Amino acid sequence: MEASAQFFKALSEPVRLRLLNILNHHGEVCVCDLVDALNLSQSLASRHLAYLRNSGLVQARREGVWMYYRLQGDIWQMQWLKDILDQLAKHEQQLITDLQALTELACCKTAEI
Amino acid sequence: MEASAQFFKALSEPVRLRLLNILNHHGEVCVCDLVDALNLSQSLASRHLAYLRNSGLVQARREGVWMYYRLQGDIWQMQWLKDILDQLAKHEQQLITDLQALTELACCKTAEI
DNA sequence: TTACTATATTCGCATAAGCAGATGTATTGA
DNA sequence: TCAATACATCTGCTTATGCGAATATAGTAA
Repeated sequence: MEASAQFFKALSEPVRLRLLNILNHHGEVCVCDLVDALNLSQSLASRHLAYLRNSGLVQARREGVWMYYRLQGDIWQMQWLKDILDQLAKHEQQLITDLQALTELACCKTAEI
Repeated sequence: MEASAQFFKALSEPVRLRLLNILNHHGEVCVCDLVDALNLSQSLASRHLAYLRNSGLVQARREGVWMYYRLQGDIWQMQWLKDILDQLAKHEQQLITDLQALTELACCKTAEI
């Protein structure tokens, strides 16, 4: 019960929804791209990513200097999560804008994997 | 964006998930039944119901002394909510127990509508 | 009016969570 | 070994949220 509640708590913050939305559409994304695309401070992004990690919704992988984040595929709520994010992306202009911003980055590492 | 986050925040608390689960299965339920079925203090139930009201997930109707709560059907996330609650009710023993407890009440008003 | 029941709200307090800014750590390359 | 880059974490502070207990309100009935 607590774990289910924690799952929704992880979704209860606009910045985290935006981060998850990006990861849902782009598989694996490095922190610097998330920071640039969403125009977040590095600290803010890192803290929310840590929260999502601790909540079990994302996993991180280091490659050299960069940390790549992706959705954690092993959780049983994953199908909801994807459905929810897909639906949200239709309703929330911010999420659409974020996705465009990511693809327009001159940066960075995400495209080079 | 804030509204979407608020929707999930409303789902991020075990007691609220339990209340919503009951309402999902029993249409309209009075507060006294919710208190009895979930074994909550009156104050705790009332406060969480107020939270759900303010978040737009439930609506209340007064009938004499009793207040009947039901899911608020007008929100666009309603189908998720029902799907989520249905799925949760398969995974969370607590939710199953709660539903049984409600049907076993000698009380109250819910059955008399 | 008074008393009773059902429900809502307030109070006082503890903990969680949010943020910006500063600092720490790991990796790479010179 | 030193500097630069990419992240992570800590600090200090503010606000939100959770709880039990107490109190307030609304409806009903005598």
